[in-house]
Amino acid sequence: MSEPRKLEVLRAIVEDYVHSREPVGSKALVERHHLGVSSATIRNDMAVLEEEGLIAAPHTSAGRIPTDKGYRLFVDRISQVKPLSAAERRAIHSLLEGPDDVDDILERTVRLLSQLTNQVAVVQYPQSNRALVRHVEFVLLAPKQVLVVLIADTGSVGQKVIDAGTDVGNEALMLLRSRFLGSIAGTQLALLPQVLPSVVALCPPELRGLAQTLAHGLQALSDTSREERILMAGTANLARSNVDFPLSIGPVLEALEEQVVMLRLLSDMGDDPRGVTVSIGRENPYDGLAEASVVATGYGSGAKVGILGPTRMDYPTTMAAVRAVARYLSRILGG
Amino acid sequence: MSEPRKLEVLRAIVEDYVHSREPVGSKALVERHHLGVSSATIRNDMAVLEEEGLIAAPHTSAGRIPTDKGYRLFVDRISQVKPLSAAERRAIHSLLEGPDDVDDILERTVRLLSQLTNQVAVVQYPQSNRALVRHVEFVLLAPKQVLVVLIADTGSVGQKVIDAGTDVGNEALMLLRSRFLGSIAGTQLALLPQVLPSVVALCPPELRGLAQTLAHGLQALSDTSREERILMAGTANLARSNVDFPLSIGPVLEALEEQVVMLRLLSDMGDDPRGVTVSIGRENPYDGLAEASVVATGYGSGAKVGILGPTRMDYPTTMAAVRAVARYLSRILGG
DNA sequence: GGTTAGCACTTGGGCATGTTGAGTGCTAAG
DNA sequence: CTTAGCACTCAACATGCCCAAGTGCTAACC
Repeated sequence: MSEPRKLEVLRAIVEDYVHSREPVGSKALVERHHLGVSSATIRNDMAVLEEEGLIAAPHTSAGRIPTDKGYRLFVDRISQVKPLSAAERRAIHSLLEGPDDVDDILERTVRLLSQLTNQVAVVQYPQSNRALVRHVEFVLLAPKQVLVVLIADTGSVGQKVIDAGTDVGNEALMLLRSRFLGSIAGTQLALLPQVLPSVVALCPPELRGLAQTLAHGLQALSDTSREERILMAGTANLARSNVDFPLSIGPVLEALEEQVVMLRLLSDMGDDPRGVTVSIGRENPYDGLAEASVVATGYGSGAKVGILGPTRMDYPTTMAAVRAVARYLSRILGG
Repeated sequence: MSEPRKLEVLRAIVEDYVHSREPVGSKALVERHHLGVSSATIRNDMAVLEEEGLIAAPHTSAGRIPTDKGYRLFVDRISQVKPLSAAERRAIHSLLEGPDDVDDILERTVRLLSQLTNQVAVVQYPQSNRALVRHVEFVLLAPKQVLVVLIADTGSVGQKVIDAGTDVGNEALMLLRSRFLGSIAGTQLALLPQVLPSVVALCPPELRGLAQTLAHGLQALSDTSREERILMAGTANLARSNVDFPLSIGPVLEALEEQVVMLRLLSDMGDDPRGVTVSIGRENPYDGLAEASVVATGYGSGAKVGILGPTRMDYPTTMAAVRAVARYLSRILGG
């Protein structure tokens, strides 16, 4: 049998199945797609495809459905990203308007993406590895409590309440503030651990304890600002798309709630510079997502955007949406 | 028939149904609860209860299940909050430890509450109506972009990037900062709209435009800091508790994702000062929650904590958990 | 009057059985 | 390599049956 036709059959099966949610049989195939051959021929091809583990039959006399491996081949070799519709393009464009606030933009992005794809959309906060310290603020909340604020030039703000252990004077705090500020303004957040100790060392001895505590706070802030957070939207789509198909939604919700899981998932996916990356079904490192696929890509300088949905999803369209959104995001945030 | 026994029967029905998830019949009732009467008598009582709309039969020859109204009566007149187990008490206590960071505490609270109740837990950020301005910071991000940071004495930090429209000098910004700071430090956030205009008016004419823009930003921040946000956890519990009971999970997820909906829901619930408030099934103002109940209460100075779950839930235990968590939360945050 | 036993009646769920139709695999011919 | 034809399989659906659980009612009982 011809190799190209085999792929064509796989493509047809995937497309039909994604569309109808039902196992697709040889006869229906030849009717819907004008392949120039008869159903018997298709049957033979399908037998081969099944042999190769690309499709499977739920039971003896049912149609075939694609396996994870089948989707994989479909995504890698067959599907070409569909162009977006004008309306979709317009929706994305309208993202460009409005305030430049990072939180705002990400929130709208993730909403848009979930509506565009009808899946759960996920976006990782921009990594601030290269972010520079813009400002430091210490605020006395209570005699022993100091609010430490760290502002990066990216506009991201980190805050943390720390317990000084002993009473803190406001003047001392102001003094330390200008010391710290003078020494670390303009420094990369990532370099703080190396810089901070010397700042502490240069402080007057009587303030060194406090300085040490504050330095710890700052460092923790730079850590958590790099420990990326995740924003998501569209979890209700999970319920919708599985209304008559029991993808067990519980484990997926669990995974989504564990930011750590999602972060690992996204960063494990590598960053194919040419386009979006897809992780299908059991390819996912997390068991709860065995029936789910993740479509993601990088934006800006290293963070990820993507969606999560059932393995049975419209990959070409979804991939196009993710890619387009990521591009616009990069543009807006000046990645 | 005796009024007390009627209530007793309702209580028994609710408890059994919550436990077994199955309609409960007269015979099973007399066996499980040692009411001193026969099943025939119970049948008579049940007929009355049904007449009053407190219970209903899914079909002619099935047991009865409580209606929303039945749950309502159960909650209002019958159930007494169960004491928490030692383990639960311990879990809540351990909340007391750890950093005093508001975000941290709320996050752990909401996780704990969702685990305690096996429901979706929701917590509203503390209302900062009475919060005072602690600090103001303007940071120049780009020639025309200013990051406005507003820090309240509660430790909550608001930030916002604003577009100045025209190039901004750093010196001017610093000047304005000290002006603003001097005028509004210690002011209630809620009073900012009244105070800010006079600050702007007192600025040198050439800076007035910028001052106006900054004032707008600050006011927006105080608004959004009062426009309460919501934190939640345990959405996966929705899927779990309905594994064999089709509460349509989709609309509920939608509601949860719309912070506005949840905020209205919580604030509409009023604040019974004696304890927790319960909103059952169709009592909820939002249609998607017609099969769900919300158990919530206030903490600190006016914000709400609570859970959301299927109407068929263990109200006494849940109410106890919510109440206990709210109390500890009040204590920690010094409400 | 409230309570109870007894009984006829309803009905969903389980089960065994039959039927249908979509779909496959194989074989033999083109 | 393709195709027509055919026997075979099996989920899904339907039908009929029975059973158990549960109800409502009536008449007797305390």
